[in-house]
Amino acid sequence: MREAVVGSSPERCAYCAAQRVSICDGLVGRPAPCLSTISATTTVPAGTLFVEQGAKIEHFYSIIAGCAAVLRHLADGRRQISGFLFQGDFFGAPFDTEHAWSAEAITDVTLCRFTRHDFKIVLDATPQLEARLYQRASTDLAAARDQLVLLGRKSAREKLASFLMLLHRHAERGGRVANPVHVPMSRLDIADFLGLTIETVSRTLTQLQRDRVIALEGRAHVRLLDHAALDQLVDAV
Amino acid sequence: MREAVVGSSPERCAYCAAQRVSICDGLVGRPAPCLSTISATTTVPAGTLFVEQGAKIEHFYSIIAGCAAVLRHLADGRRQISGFLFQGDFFGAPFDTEHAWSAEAITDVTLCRFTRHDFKIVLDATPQLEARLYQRASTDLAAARDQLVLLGRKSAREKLASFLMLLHRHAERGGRVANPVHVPMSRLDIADFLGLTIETVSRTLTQLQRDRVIALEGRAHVRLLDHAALDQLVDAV
DNA sequence: CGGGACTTTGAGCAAATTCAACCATTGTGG
DNA sequence: CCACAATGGTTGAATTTGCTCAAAGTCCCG
Repeated sequence: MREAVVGSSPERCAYCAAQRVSICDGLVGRPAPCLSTISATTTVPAGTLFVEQGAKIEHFYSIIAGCAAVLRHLADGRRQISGFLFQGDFFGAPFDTEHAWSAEAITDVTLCRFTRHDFKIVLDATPQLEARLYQRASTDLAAARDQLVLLGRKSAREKLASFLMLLHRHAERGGRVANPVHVPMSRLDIADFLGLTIETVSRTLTQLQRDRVIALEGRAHVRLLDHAALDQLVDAV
Repeated sequence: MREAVVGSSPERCAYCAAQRVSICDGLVGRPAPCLSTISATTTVPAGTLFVEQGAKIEHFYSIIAGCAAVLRHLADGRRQISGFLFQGDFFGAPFDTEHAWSAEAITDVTLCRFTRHDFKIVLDATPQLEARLYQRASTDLAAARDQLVLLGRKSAREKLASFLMLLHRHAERGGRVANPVHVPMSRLDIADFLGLTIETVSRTLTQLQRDRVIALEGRAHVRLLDHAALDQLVDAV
């Protein structure tokens, strides 16, 4: 695992691109102990498994830029991705001693890294931080449960539509270009997120294109054409 | 929806069978505002849908006795159960305004009910309560994500084994009889939890019995015979 | 421009679903 | 107390969806 720790300096936070959407929003520049004094910025190249399931928890992470997958490997090679991490997302379970999930960089990822020890100290001294983490856990829980419906009850076509709309809404909320929706992850990652195989992902996307619901524009971009059809496939309630 | 509100009185908490395993553990009998002064005990008969998805959140619940399912209905009748509630479990999303999930009593269920308004007041005055809720959200999140692996990547046989072991471990932790494991929910509920149909659930249980892995003892009890085989089917990491 | 990884497409197959019938248990009314 | 309806569970046959295996195509990136 190659990592480039850029360094740890409080001033850095002031210029952090992810600050406004991270757990640290509004908590930078407070009297010590403070998140900004214990963080280190790190960049990992695409493909890096920067946290391995089962490993003792040494660090918690906040994503500054890029995209990562939260995933689990079964003994026989099957994989399940529970979600993707984007700018501002937090990775790590403050109450656990071991990582239950791996994290793998899909694109190059810039991370803000806190040691378990230091983070706990700041956490104990900063009630707002705990509240922030609770809120995030609630959001993550809602997302995970929505995904249960998708995995348990939706067809391949519905799964793909839901996935594309998820990325679409995420881009919209982040103020990025949302219509030719950017899909940074591979077909394998999509398959392991949706509980399908790469072949089914590929076939289903082709079908949706043939039906004029979407248009594939290269590997990593999908134009959403028929929003009504997509909405109907997403359904979900 | 028939409900019998037994009444609200602080003394009641002292004798609550679920206190030690609930969010209120150690928080009873404090100066007001206190959970014990705002709660009302309610009993709903088996089959009752006591919270409906999409409804404005009026109450939060803590389970005192019985078993309930947390579920979502899709427009065309498909159902997904995200989990089951037992003694001590909390139901409700403090940050939301609408229930994203329904709750249905599987057995008769005794509930401790808090109004949204009162609960918030106690929550603001009781930092330990928020910490407790955060911890629960974390546990629930871990459980939901484990369930993602089950739904996304496991076979029917593995799903049933995992489900039985889940009930088994739960009974063990609760100090109840864990080997002929008690299964209070119907085949339909099991199916909607595991992302299968009732027929597949039934067939798979029969198969496991034929293979001497389990023995069905009436509808609601399953004896676990071959723990090694079960553990291997659960696998999960 | 060529190599390698990723993606798409095709054919056959398997797991789980659907549809249908049957069985078991329970509760009710004659 | 028994007949019988109702509910829930099991079993079977046919079908479907998505998977496996195999081959061909495409897109990067050096």
